[in-house]
Amino acid sequence: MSWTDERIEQLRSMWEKGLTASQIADELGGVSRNAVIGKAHRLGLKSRPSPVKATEKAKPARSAPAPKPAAPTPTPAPRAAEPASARPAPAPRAEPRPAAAVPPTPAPDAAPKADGPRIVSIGPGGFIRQGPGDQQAPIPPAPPRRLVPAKPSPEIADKTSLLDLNDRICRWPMGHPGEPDFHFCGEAVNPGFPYCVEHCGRAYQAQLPRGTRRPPPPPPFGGPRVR
DNA sequence: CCCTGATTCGC
DNA sequence: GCGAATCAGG
Repeated sequence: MSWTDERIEQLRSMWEKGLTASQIADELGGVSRNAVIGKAHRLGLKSRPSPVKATEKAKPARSAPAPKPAAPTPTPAPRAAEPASARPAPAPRAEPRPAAAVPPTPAPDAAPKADGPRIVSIGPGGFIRQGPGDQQAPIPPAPPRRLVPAKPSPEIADKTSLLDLNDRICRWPMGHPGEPDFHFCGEAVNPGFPYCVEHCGRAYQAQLPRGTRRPPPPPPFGGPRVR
């Protein structure tokens, strides 16, 4: 299995979300934990909780590992040894740890939206499903911006099943096929696309200015999840 | 031993 | 560049 653009992006996303290398390898499929770590290392995104800290045991269905209390370091020393070549914007990231349910520690200026327990799961293609309101898409693709639904369609209330699909509703899969709660987004589609505006943003990442090749058509259903 | 990530080093 | 082997730690 090779590292395609998609897989690399998935790796990045999951890695930054705090998933363990094992989980990432498992989701991507076809790669070992070491491969993931090695690739992550090579990509330059390395070492969050570098040493293995806070081993919150979760063998059966691994959950997000316990967050590491980031040491407050208001005076970051200039990194001389860091190549920093691959990262255009290495802004000081005070990364909020993606704990499953964060005890109420509301930052004063935190975004008011998306306050509850964050849902983080891996979709069929290995993409990250996030709660509404925490869009972390690196590159907002800026699709045709007219007509934004903005209201959750009642469809999702009782799960949009495969049979409910039609040309007008978003086919973005939610959860894993086969799981009891697997369903589809069901939002009104972005006209001309199979997905709603939000999921178009995920499916069609803004692409390179030049005619850089775009080998495979985008997710959601990526490669086989070999497990 | 289980797990974790980091690093090395032959390919 | 890749990743198994190895190392180091919880």
